[in-house]
Amino acid sequence: MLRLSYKIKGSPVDIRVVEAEADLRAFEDWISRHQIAGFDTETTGLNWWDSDRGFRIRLAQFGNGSETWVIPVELGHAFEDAVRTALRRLRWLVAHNGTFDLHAVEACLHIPMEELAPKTWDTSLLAHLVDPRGVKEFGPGLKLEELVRFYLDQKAADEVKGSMTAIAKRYKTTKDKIWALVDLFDEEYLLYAGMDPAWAYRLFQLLYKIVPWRSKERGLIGWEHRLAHVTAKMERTGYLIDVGYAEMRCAELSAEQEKWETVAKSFGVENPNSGQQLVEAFEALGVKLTKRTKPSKNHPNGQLAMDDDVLSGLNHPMADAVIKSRKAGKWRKTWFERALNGRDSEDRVHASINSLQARTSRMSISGSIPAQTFPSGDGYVRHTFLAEEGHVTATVDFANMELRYLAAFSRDPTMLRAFLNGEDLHQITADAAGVIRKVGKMANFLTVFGGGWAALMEQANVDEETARRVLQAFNETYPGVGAFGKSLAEEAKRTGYVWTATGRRLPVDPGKWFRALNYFIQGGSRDVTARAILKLSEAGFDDFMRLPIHDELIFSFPEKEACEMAREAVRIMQFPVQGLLIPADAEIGRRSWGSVLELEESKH
DNA sequence: CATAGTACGTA
DNA sequence: CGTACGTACTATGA
Repeated sequence: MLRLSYKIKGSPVDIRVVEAEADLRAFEDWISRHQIAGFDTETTGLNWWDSDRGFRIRLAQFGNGSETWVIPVELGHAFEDAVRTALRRLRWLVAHNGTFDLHAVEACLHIPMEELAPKTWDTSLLAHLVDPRGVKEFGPGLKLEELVRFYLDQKAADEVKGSMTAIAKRYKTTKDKIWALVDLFDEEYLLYAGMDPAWAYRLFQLLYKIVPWRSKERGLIGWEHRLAHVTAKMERTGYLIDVGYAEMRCAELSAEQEKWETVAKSFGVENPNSGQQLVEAFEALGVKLTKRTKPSKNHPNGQLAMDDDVLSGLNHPMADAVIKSRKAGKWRKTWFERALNGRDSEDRVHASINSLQARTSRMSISGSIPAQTFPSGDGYVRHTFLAEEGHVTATVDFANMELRYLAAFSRDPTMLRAFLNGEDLHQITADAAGVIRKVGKMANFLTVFGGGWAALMEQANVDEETARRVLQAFNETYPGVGAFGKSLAEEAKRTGYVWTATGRRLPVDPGKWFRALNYFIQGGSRDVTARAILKLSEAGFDDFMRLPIHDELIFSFPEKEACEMAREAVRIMQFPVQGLLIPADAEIGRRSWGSVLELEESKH
């Protein structure tokens, strides 16, 4: 048995590394004497869905704040068995982003997630309930290393951050390749691995105590853990892709990109993605560029903007070619190649669903299916994603969720009445200001976002006077909204926080009090969707849910029962807040997700 | 290799 | 007083 040691702010952590089968007895003994342990795995990569193509667990680590164990799973059955036994025997597990480890354990050690998830505490969820801000927002952050730095030991965090990079350098490889290559008993690697359960355990002890009392009382800790488990099941199921379709689009976009790059080159632009080159090229042509980007630290006056808006305004063949080539390249890589490259041996792709991510608590989806950013106008991208054989795609989305949520909590009589009577809210706003519906709609959303006349002017392309008039009309039409926003802003100013209706505490940046209303709405609306996901799971919809997209859920339903199941999903999802129903609507397409967007009656 | 900055897709 | 994300890319400094 190899022993290493480390100190967290002076208090020692003993790391025991099992080297041979004979060492396992002592590990088993330690496990039998403990009810709860920090847990982590080191794997060959992040692609847990590829256990049939080389993905494996290399180390599994257990421990508490002062003593940890590193088990070299890679050495064979005896070690795997010991880890399995430990996982089953412990009453509680504590892990940071435990979803990943549970996927890995399920794929490689064959313990179903369903067995371990109910007894796993995830420190990333607790950290978010304490403070959802990332480091860039001057918060503690949510990554393990960031939390260690903020709550436990700054020096240790720097070492943790640097260690895998340093090891990679020593092996003359890159950070993403080192995980599979590093020697199993490399001491630096073992130290890095051995400390993980200790960090998680200590963070758990610390964070649990400081989750706001109100959040605890409302049951948010358990709620978030159950939700994370359901979204983990969606990740596991994955999404079947139409490989032929995606490959066809890739080829088409490649050709498109090449064609327009040639045109750009004929005007002397080597790289259409280089703003510098474009500015030079246009200035050489005598084009006057005026639009500048936002001032920033290194560019106090901003830089010359080269976005599609500027380029299309130039009405020049080179600008046109740049727009088209940039777009073709980005779309191919972001939507189609990502899906193709991320697919498993059964042509399924597995998104990374972070069930509690944004500072308002909204979920995020990243990885092979960045679904929350799929172009929504038509099925161009979404045709890549297929319901199961014999199934069809159904989507159920909440109608006007955020505005209804605002109406319900602000109690503004006009806005409430509009929703209760099924009147057209955007038209009401438009009529009050004497503008077209589109501008009325913009004003409504702008309010949800906390915007003012300047933003409306920019977005709606109207003059200042009109923009001011529209917002004034909004305020006069819905006085309750203004009063509600003001009271939230004042509370934020006084306390630094806005509390959502579900008992979540969201920090508001000093001086940005106007954001409080948006945080209340966005955070509260997210919880309406979260509630729907949990209720659907309880009703047996786990295998049919594919992805959550803020106010919409995507399903794969057996074709024959699709209508009935969609109706049931709608019934489960729609939910009254403060007495006002947030209705949900279902759309049923054919096999591809894209087909839903091409239904004749589709709202999309 | 990491960070800042630009741009663009969504709710 | 325009919210919240993820991804691709360039430029720059180490």
